[in-house]
Order: sequence, then structure tokens, then C-alpha cells
Amino acid sequence: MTYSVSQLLTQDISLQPVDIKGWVRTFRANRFIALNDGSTINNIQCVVDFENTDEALLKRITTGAAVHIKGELVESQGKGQSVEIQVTSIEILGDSDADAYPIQPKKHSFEFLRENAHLRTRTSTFSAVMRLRSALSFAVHKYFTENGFYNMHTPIITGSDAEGAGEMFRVSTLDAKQPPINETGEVDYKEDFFGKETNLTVSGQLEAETYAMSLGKVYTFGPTFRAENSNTSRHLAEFWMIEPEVAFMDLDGNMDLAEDFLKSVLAYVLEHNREDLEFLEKRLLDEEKTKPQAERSEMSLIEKIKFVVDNNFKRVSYTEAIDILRQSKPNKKKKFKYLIEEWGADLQSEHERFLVEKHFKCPVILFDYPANIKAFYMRLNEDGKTVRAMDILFPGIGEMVGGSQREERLDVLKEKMKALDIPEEELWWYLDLRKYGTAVHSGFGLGFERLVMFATGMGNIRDVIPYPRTPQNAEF
RNA sequence: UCCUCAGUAGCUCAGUUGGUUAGAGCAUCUGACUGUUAAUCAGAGGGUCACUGGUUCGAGCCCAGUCUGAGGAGCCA
Repeated sequence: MTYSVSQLLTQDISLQPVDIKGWVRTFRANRFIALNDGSTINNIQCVVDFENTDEALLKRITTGAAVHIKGELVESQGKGQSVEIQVTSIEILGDSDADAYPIQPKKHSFEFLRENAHLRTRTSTFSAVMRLRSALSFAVHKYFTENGFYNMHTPIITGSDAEGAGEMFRVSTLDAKQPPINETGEVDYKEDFFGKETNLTVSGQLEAETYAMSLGKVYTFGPTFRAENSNTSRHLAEFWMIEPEVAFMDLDGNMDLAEDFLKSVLAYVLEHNREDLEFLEKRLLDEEKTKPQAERSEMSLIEKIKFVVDNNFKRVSYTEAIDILRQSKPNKKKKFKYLIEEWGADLQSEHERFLVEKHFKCPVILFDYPANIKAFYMRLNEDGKTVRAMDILFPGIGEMVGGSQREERLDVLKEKMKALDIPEEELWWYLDLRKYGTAVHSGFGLGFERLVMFATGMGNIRDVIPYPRTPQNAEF
């Protein structure tokens, strides 16, 4: 009977002998194989009877080799594990040249492992991160399904360039060297595959709104593309975004939904991915030891996640936030690079970080932002100068969620588009939603990788997605 | 895109004011040992000092440019 390492370590296996396949992590003292098959963070120790095993075979048990082991599960004589396999037969399924194999049984830098992204999930850290990513993805679908939402697949290729969420990647089958030219001397996209200019989506929100206005509660969870030349540890050119959209829901409901959603998916991994979280927590603690006392974080990884699950997010209007910042020490002592002087200023990372990490010390929902620093589709408040927008800020991550109540009034929306030079022809179908049976509705966008960063404690977004796409890098 | 820092063995790094043959730990290979937990002990091999050009009697070290990576900013999710 074939078992996974996870089964062997967690279940009472009465069926003997056992039979297992996996990859060698380390081979110590010509006798002890630490075997891993991806089913758990833990390895199972396989004890080889080296005195009665062919020496040529022993030489082939190297780090990274795929092996098929048969034997008996017994209580371990050593201290590091409770059970181990007494090997009766070992077959090398795939050799791994120890001299050439990049993943050594030692600590590697994340930069090096990024260059070996096809092999990095053979390390404990990355296998834990990717198991957590998978669990979070499942938890997202579980949450929405259990709460009456329909999953909707919004298009990856989009014909509208008015989504207004950033620079786009062009999708074209035209000859890049000799594109057809029209009478005005520009590239003639009428001859392109779709007969018009098309791009990769920067957001599924507008399409999701159309479905919310018939199915009621919908969400998309798919790849999203931004051609911004941003080189930070929090941005990717290709990332996965979760975007729920709900009819008849106002901004308060939107905030409730986002907070409940985040708590739910984080609670899911606390319950189901304990061992991976404990491993990552220990890794972070070791890393912290090398830092000066002042820079160490007050809470461990699991404590941080629990804190978010158990405590209410602090809800603060933009106007209140500006007051707090204006009265703050760093503002008075001119420690901020950008000092807060008057209402209307856009909040910089340093301000958000102050609010979340110094002032409130918990996730913060900021709402009712000035209209002129936010997108065209956000619902204008009765004061005429703020919109029903909200951002959820997380310690160490920054903006986790950005959402709003959408402008449902046709005349107000048209006026806003006109002011921002967005042509109505581009979004005729979006305006139709306001013409026929318009209603209050709201939604938000959540960058999935940022959620994975928070849940794993990883500091660089390139380390929580299998093959990161960033400026100047599309390897693999 | 801007600012700062970095690039030396397979990996992580040291390398003094510019001065002989470029150093360590780990990994690898060879041998010893064998209930180990990043096994241990002894020995060996392994270098286009990112690239291009310059200064100099002499450059890993100084200068210029380019490439790559990291951190931060902007933009955002």
C-alpha cells in the first residue's frame, strides 16, 4: 500500500509493509534518509541497512534524488522523530547529480532560490508558502460559495482601455516590425485580430458589476496584469486579484464583507495549515534574532494572524485620519517626508504606515476619501467632495483591499466621465447598468499575493507566487 | 521611473592605504567512522574578482559607462 509522508506521520498505520515515493532531502551517516514528498512540511526518516546494501546503490542516494522505498514503519530509536521506516528495499527512480544540483541541504538566500524557482519548492520554506497559497485560494472560494456568491470568470483580454487602474499590456497579432498603417499614419488596429486595440485586463470590476446587477452577489478570482514599471517588494506585473461585487450593498456593508472575508480565510489556515505556519513562524524568529532589538516585531506570525481574526478593524474616515496625522509627533517634528498640512492631501506610504503600525496597531479601514484622488466610478457623497471609497491597510503590507460603493446615478456618472475625458462610447455597456434598473452596489479588490504575504510572513511578493513576473523578468 | 546599496569559488561571505601565487565556512570528490538530526574527522579539487573601457610600473580595490540584484520612493492590489 502506498502512503504519503503526511499519512505515515499522522495516522495510525496498521497495514504493513509500507511503500512510499519521494525525494531525498538529506542522507546522513550512510544510513538515514530524510524523505519528503510535498504532502507535509515534515520529512520521514528512512533507515537503510547499509551493511547489507550494495555500495553503488548507496552512492546514488543523493540530495534531490527521487526514490521508491519499501519497509516497515517502526518506533524511532532516535530523538528527532517518533516513527521511522526500516527500509527493506530501495529503488532509485531518478538520480540527482550531487555536484550539479543547486539545492543543497543548507540555508539559501531567497534571491538565489528565485533564480531557481523551478526547484525552490523543494525547500521547506517554499513548500510551506505554496501549500498555504493553495489553502488560501480554496478558502476564498469556500467563503464566497458558502455566503451565496457566484464565481464569475471575467475576460483576460479586454477591449476597453478605460478601466483606469494602470498601464496595460497590449495584445496583438500584428507584425511588430511592419504593422499596417492607416491614413493618419498610426497603427491600424482594424486589421488586428479583434479589429480593435486590445489589452490584458487590469481589473475585472466593471464586468463583475454587470453580473452583480443580475446575479446579485458575484466574485472574480483571476489573473490581473499591470505594465507599471514598479520595482518594489509589493508589486507584480502579473498577479491574482479577488473582486467581489454585490447589488443593494452600500459602503458599510462593503466594509463588513471585506473584514469578515479576511478573518474567515485567515481563520481557515490557522485551523488547517498549522504545521506550515509553525515552520514559517520559527523561520521568522530565527531571522529576527539577527536584527537589533528595536526592529523586532512584537508578535509572532501566528499571534499576528490570530490578532487580525479576533479583533475588529479600526474604521476611520479620511477626514479623521488627516486630523490624527496633523496632530502626530512625526508631523509636528517634521519627520515625515511629506508633511500633512491640509485636507485633500493624498496619503503616502509613510502616513499609512504611521496610522497602522504606530497609532492604531491593528488593521485600519480608511473611508470617505476626497473625490479628486479616487476613481471615476466611486459614489459621490452628499457633501459633494468625498466619495464612498475604502482602503484596508495591514501592518507590514500596506494596502490590502481597495473598494467602494459604485456611482449608481446615470447623470452623476456621465458628468464625472466627461470631467476625466473618458469617452462614453467606450463604456456604453457600463452606463446601461445605470439606465436599466440601477441600484446601489459595492465591491472591492484584494491582491491575493498580499494576503499570502501576510499569512506567511514573507517579505517579498516575488516569493509568494510560483513564477513572478516583474520588469525585466519573465523567466520560466 | 527616481534615490541608496551591492555583484569575489556551486552557495554564504572576508579581502587592510592599489603591491608577490586570491581566502574562510558550507557544498562536492576521496578516505575513515557509523543511531544520525545542518552528523563528525582527515585530505583534495574548484576563480574570466558581473561586463566594457580608462588611470597606473602595478587594479578584486581608483574612475566612467553598461548589465543584474536588493532596499526604499512613486503608482497601486
